[in-house]
Amino acid sequence: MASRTVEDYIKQIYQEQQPAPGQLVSLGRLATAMEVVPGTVTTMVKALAEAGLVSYEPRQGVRLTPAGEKLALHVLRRHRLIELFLVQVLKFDWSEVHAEAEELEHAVSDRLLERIDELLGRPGFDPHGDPIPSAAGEVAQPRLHPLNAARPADRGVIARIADQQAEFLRYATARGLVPGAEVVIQSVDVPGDSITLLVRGKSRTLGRAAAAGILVAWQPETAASEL
Amino acid sequence: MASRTVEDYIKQIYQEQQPAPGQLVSLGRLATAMEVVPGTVTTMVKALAEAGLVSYEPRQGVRLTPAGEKLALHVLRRHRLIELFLVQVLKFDWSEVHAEAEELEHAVSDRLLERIDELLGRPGFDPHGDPIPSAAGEVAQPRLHPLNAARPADRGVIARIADQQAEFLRYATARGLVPGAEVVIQSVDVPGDSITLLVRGKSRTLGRAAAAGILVAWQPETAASEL
DNA sequence: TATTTCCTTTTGAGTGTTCAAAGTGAAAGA
DNA sequence: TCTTTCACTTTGAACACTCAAAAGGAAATA
Repeated sequence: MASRTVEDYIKQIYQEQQPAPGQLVSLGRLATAMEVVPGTVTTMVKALAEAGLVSYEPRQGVRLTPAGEKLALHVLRRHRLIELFLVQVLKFDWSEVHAEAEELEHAVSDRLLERIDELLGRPGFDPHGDPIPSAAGEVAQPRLHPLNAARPADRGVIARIADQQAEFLRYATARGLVPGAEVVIQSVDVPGDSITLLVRGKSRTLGRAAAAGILVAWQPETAASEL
Repeated sequence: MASRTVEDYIKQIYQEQQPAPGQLVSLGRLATAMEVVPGTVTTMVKALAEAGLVSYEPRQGVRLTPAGEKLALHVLRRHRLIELFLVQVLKFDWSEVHAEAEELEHAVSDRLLERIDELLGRPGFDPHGDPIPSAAGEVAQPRLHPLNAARPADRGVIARIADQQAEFLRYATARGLVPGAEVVIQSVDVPGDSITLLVRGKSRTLGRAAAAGILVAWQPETAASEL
């Protein structure tokens, strides 16, 4: 049985690896993310490698093995189902549930999780728009793109808020920047480092850094701008 | 912040102390209940005393301090509200919820607990009939008595099942021995070590050990048999 | 009183997780 | 090429919790 700490490391590695699956994650990054000193990560990563959950290349970084990825998806499934449960059943605000789920994800049994999944109607996405892995470990992975990479006239639907700090979530909510909202890019001001878009009939301007925290599924006609 | 282990010890001491509050609990008892070796308890109890949660008299036993009792009631409040939540909202069977709550009681925040309490309508008792301490630490303590101390013709209502092992709970449920059920003692067979009673119109015989696991609130006319 | 028994405590050690601080390697700059 | 720098690793130690086994104390028995 993986300890709570092991689950947290594995989940974090998964998330650091997300932009480019299979990529090596540096131990320094991991130390920052886990809020521990670098030496602690070196020690821990060796133990994870010993347990077959990651492959570790000294001075290069870590990467999840298939077993590690399976565990990561299990933890994420628990985390995201709990978040959705808290929002839908207990009427929490979606900006508050992250920290709560962080604790509960290590305490719910498979049986309880199954009840929750059933009660919620086997949902595919959590309140932030993140996909909920299936019990078998499959994830729906829609092609999403950060808002800061948009071009004028692009049009799409907000799918996820990647930056899940409570303050940012409140900021986004207050402006209608929530999963499901339609957006149309009005202008991109490169020197001004900002982007202006239309949401719910209102024009909003936000900086590139903030825009990077919002992921959008563009409508087909703009899909060519990908690559 | 009390660790999970500390919370478990404190809760256990509270429960061992229950029959006679203020009483000393021997370390051996505690070791058995916590399923650890006696030496571990000695070490742990010293640390609890250091933290001001118990008073410890070497070779005599432990007793909760007011601070310890406050913590115990907090933990019990979490445990019992969670049990009721699992039964009422997630449709668990009451015989299944104990182990589940054992984990969750260490993971729910005060805010989440408050939501649950509100959603359930600020209940006073959990599915086993145990009183749920208030947030301020007050417990409704009805005068209850084990069924094995009953006399023929005693009549009352089952208030609690003290033995919460899943197997016993299923046994009790199957025979209608659930909180709220009216019982009338038909006979007490001392040499035969058994007791016969009427529940839901059916006559049932059970051994003294099993009867000790069922707590009853007797009707006034029999209250004199107390002391 | 002397002995036995039972419970409790002590001692030494191990596991998992963490830190501080010293040491090492590899890439970047001089 | 030599040096500096930065990231990473190692080492030694601590903390919380646990066990096994030896030692000690108090009460019951002889």
